[in-house]
Amino acid sequence: MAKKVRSIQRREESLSPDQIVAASIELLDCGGERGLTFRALSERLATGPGAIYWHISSKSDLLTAACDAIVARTMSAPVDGSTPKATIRALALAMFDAIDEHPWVGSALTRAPGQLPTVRVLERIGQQLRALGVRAEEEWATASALLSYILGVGGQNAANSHFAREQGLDRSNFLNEVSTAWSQLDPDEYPFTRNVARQLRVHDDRVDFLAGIDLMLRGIESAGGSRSDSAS
Amino acid sequence: MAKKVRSIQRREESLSPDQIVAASIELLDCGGERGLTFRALSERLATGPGAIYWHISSKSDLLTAACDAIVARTMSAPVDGSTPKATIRALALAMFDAIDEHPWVGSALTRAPGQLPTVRVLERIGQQLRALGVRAEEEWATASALLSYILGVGGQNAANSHFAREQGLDRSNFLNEVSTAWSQLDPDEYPFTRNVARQLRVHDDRVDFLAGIDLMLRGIESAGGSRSDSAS
DNA sequence: ACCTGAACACCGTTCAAGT
DNA sequence: ACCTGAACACCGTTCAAGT
Repeated sequence: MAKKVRSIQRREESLSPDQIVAASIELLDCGGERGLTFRALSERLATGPGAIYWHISSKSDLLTAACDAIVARTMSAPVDGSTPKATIRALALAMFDAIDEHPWVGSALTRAPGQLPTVRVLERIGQQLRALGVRAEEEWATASALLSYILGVGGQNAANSHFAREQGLDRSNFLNEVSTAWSQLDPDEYPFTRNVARQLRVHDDRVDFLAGIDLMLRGIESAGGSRSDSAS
Repeated sequence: MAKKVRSIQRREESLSPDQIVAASIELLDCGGERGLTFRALSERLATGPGAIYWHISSKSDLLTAACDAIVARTMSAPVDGSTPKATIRALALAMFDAIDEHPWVGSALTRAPGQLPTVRVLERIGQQLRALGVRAEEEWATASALLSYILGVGGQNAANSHFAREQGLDRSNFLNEVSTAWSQLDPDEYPFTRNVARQLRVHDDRVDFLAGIDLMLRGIESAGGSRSDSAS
């Protein structure tokens, strides 16, 4: 109160990292990775490009921060936790959906290995692996395999959206084009891919993603390390 | 023969796509993704930047072509094929090693979804899944899961190298830094990651990669679709 | 048919100068 | 402490003009 007068119009609304990240997410959501530009960003924040550098140190840091905002939100949301397996499935699906909604997160995740965003995912999955009874020596390899799969699918999803956007198609049109290209491959060299092209056309990304997770969960179970399949 | 005289010094060494791809690979190998530049490339090929556009249509096409050259070489090399499982392991390891040697391939693969390079991998893996007796309806989802895992690990590897290069460390030094960062995380929020930080320091990427492949192979087996585990 | 190289329309980043 | 905005050192891509 006593200080009200002393702070002479000191603009209370000085730029904050949170504002910058929020504006970046908007730009990324509507323009993809190419949409995030220091000039577009500074225009949206009504400043100059240099101002942003007072708060963040590089574009790649900014991208990681934006990615982390999404991942943090996603990994802290409540999730079906009736069993460790169900929890892992739900966590994986939550990441899948987040990347589906913000495709740029898929590539940003891959580009910040070992950083906060991936650690959030690793941690939550790892805790469930413990609850599943995975042996201590295998914890890292197992968690890391699940994480790599999630990042791999996420990266593919991001790339699909990016490709589709660049050619002005929507995603399912793009997958249709891939499917027809595959069905025209040489039958002697690419029998499997040709055959599977049909399945690609009618498939559901989300279902296939989950099938992969289930595959890995079955593999974990049959490794013989599981002692309890329900935690709490 | 009769035409020898008519072609008056027509420079036989006109630029070929193969030359361009070969030069691109050299640049990528020694400078990473940032090392591939139309100016650097045209200097190395002793022409102007515009000349390259006569043969290729964009930088992203060029990157995919370079990536495909590596993948084609890798997937056509002979491989231990005593059983379908052994073949899948060997194929996966071959990709792992190729990406280890050319880290930029890891990110290039992800950025060209459904294109030739990934199709080569998909095809060879898919053929082995048939030999394993995977049911037709599950062929696509299974092959796609394995592919995503391989791409995921590859992308992480590429990112690790990229990160390490940017900070002037070698890769194992970089992993050490990640490990110490992890061991300093908050014990209440990140118990799993903290604990696993030790394992990260002494781990072997290749071994962990293979553990993930084996996990998925076990999952495929226990799915009940396998009828024969040796093909020829 | 193939190449040249200047020019265009951008980038991320820096930094003196301001308040 | 925080912001401004011009300037720097690059990019990928195009295109008239050459051979």
